[in-house]
Amino acid sequence: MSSEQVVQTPRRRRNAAETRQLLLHVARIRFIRDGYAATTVRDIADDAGVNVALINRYFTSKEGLFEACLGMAASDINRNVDNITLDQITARMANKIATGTDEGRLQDSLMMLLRTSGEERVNVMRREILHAVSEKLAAAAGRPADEETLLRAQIVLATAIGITLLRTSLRLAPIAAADELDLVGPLTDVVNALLPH
Amino acid sequence: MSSEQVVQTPRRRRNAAETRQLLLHVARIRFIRDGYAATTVRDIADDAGVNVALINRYFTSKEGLFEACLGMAASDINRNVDNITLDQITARMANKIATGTDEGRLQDSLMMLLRTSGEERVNVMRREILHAVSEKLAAAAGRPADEETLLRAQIVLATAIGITLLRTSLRLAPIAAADELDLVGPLTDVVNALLPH
DNA sequence: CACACATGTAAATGTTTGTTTACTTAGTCG
DNA sequence: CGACTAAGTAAACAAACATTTACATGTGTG
Repeated sequence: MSSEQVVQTPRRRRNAAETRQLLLHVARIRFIRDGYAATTVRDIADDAGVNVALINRYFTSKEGLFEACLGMAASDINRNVDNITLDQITARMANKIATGTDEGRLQDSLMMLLRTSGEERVNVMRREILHAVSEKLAAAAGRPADEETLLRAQIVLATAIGITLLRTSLRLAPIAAADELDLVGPLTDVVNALLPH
Repeated sequence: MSSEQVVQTPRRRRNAAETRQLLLHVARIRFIRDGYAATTVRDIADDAGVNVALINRYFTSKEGLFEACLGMAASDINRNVDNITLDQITARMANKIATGTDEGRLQDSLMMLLRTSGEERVNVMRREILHAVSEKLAAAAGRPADEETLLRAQIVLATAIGITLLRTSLRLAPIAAADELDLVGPLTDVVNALLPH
């Protein structure tokens, strides 16, 4: 507290935590866009502007970095479906699918969940995350959490994933260009049809 | 009885067309399951039990083999949505998603469409195929092919893709274990909600 | 200030990759 | 039969890969 510090990104030239976060950030983008196998550690290091060896220093391996990115996606998704109500599902889906607020975009986290490194541990993680999400969607329906309700909740989830995929990865027109207003109508129809009050 | 009968593979010892088809078959499985980058040409050659060089002989390159697989998927999908009627969509979706008749499984062709080699030409192909499919679904709705109808048809397509993804790639319970009968109800609700008569 | 350690880098490691080359073998036909 | 060609193989190729090693340097602390 003796000397004044810049509060926002003091841009210290050497900062482990900051570099770690930077690697996470750029790796996430690559993994989402290109997948695990098609992304090289040199791609990531170059994007971050740091040396390749730092990936192994901070994340042990490429695989470790990938799992860290998956963890980020998991918390992001959980934050968005936690304590959600049935009425909020449609609006939040349309909003989060359509609008990207730069950081922590829910659609990106959904796409991250579709990526795999091939490691079975990663596949188990992905299944657990998605299962938790579908249970929360089923709970929002306010009905007994039987298999039928869970199945219908997972079809809602499948729709969200499918739309996000057609939009971000395939860029299929016209759904890729649809905005929040265009989506909220059809999505309301789907959710009401699958999880009626 | 010392007569040994090797009825197993009546495959002629040397047959270019047959070997080409075999490579296509095993490559398709690998590309769908592991993706383009994670699949090596040696994996494919070993699965087929032939030499690696034959891939380049028959398909010019790994990329060429991938595009051939994509072409297979395209015809398979087109065959299944051609001249489809609104009433058939739900039944066919439930049937094709749930039951796998070994060869030419529509769900596998859908998953193939989600794979990319990174080549832009491939991405253009994928977009064209999916756009044709959504136009045929919109036509089945029997309504003027306006943007709104096309958008809703693409959401139907997105649902099919999402369900297939959760089932085959992620193996998420319980949707992964749902049979035709379990799916036809919810799917009817979705299609009726999106493309009403 | 000077030392020590955390932070970062350059270069080399041994595999694995897709592709090409040179060669062998099976099938066909005069 | 005997050779000619199509079909298939083994080995070699350079490039790209993830990871490790040895070294350099910035930064906080005594």
